[in-house]
Formats: sequence, structure tokens, C-alpha cells
Amino acid sequence: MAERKTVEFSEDLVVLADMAKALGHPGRLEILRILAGRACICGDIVDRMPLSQSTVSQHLKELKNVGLIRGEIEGPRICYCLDMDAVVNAQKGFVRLFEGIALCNSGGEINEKCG
Amino acid sequence: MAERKTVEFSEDLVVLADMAKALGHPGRLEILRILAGRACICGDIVDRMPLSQSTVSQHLKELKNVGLIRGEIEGPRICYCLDMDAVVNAQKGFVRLFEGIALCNSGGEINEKCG
DNA sequence: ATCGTTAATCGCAAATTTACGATAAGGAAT
DNA sequence: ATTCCTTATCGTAAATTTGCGATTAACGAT
Repeated sequence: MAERKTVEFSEDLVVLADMAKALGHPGRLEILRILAGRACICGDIVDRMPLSQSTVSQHLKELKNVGLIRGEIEGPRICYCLDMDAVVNAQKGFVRLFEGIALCNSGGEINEKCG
Repeated sequence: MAERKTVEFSEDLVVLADMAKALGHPGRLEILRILAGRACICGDIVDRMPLSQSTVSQHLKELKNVGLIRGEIEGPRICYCLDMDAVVNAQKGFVRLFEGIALCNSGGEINEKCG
């Protein structure tokens, strides 16, 4: 057990949930914030984070896995940067999510029943 | 180890990360989608989900913990509904996150360096 | 060829998450 | 009082996540 039953849910939900999960750690949000300022050498990111090199490397990997960042080899080091296409796409996903919620609730019906 | 080092990060990031984590499961997104349609008896939610009653109950608890939903006792059953204030607040958090990222990148500086 | 630097990966430990069935707790109805 | 229905909680199991130190791999420089 404990295996995620992702199969049972629509692909849209699974994709958005994966993205949300990637954002679900303050360290990873901090990395995105750092990279929003400018593209960065891995070591610079580590220096600014209260986590060890190996742990930061893992977080970078997860952000890479959902496509939010890319790493490019630059001599002996790696330059990380945001993938703005992916960021905008993720943004759209969340906008749609919240818009969908807000739309269905515009009638104020819920507050009557449960508020 | 493995304890989350939330203390080391700014409160804003921790709060947003907690919210993202709550959204980081397709089942919980599905619950929000269901409740966006209308307030719902717990049993009705369970009926629409490919998960057991106890598992759904746990997911409801997590959504309650971050404040996105509320449950109100209604005789022998519980009526769940979105807390629209919390939803809007969460939405604002994500909007700020993505706006912050987009703003810093408006110069196109990143694409030159890493893209 | 060797050395130093950089970052990914390995190995491990602990905590958390996911999931389920079983049980408990609460109210409604008989 | 007993029974039924509903939902939360408990107990358990497995997977995943988080974190670190140590090692490895890859590159530049000497």
C-alpha cells in the first residue's frame, strides 16, 4: 500500500498535483526565488541555503524533474536557471484551478449552506 | 534527521509551501473540485472518490488543517464546504509567487545566460 | 599525470505520507 | 435501550521524503 493512486485521477489533476508537490517545500520555493533574481551557479545556491550541498542537489533535481528549472554545464560547474515556459505553464495551471473554484462559487450558494 | 528545516526559511515561504503541499495530491485537488461545485456531505465525497472512506477522511483533514475547507455538523453527518476566504488567500499567495518570478525575469537576462 | 574544485550520486537514518480495514464515537430512529 | 448510519480515529504496512556525510565523476589548472 501507500502507493499513490494517481491512475485513478485525471491526467490534469495528476500533473497539477505534481507541480504543487514540487512547490511544497520552502527550500524549493527559496531556490526558485533565488533563480528569479538571476541564473546561478549551483554553488552559489548552496551558499545561500541553510541546507547541505547534497540536500540542495536533491531539491534541484526535483525542480528539474517537473521542468521548472534547467541546468547547463559551464566548465566544471553547472549554471541553473528557470525555464520560463514551464513557469508560465505552471502559473496557468494554478490560475485555472483557482478560477474554476471561484467560478462555481460565484452564486454564493455555498455560504448559505455551510458558512 | 529528515525533520523539515522550516525554521530556517521565511514565514511566507513556509506558509506558501504548506499550502502547495496540501494541493500536492490529485485526490485533494479532486475534493476541492467537487466542493467547488457545491457543499457536500462527506459520504457523497467518498462515493465520488476512488479511495476508501478512511483515506478520504484523512485528505479532508489535511485540507481542513490548511484552512481551505470547513466541516459543519449536520445531524449525524458532516457538510463540507470551501472556505472561500482561505481559497482567495491561497490564490493570492500563488499569484504573488509567480508574479515575483515573472517580474525579475522581464529583462530576458536569464535566457541570455542559460537558455 | 596529478591536484583541486564542483556537483551528482550513494548509503543510510528518521520522519512523513499514503492507504486500508477495523474500531470507536456520535446522533437519529425505532 | 437498541439499532443503524455516518464519519473520525486507531493500528498497521509500505512507500516516499528529507537530510546528511562520504564518495564519485568530470572538468580545469598546474
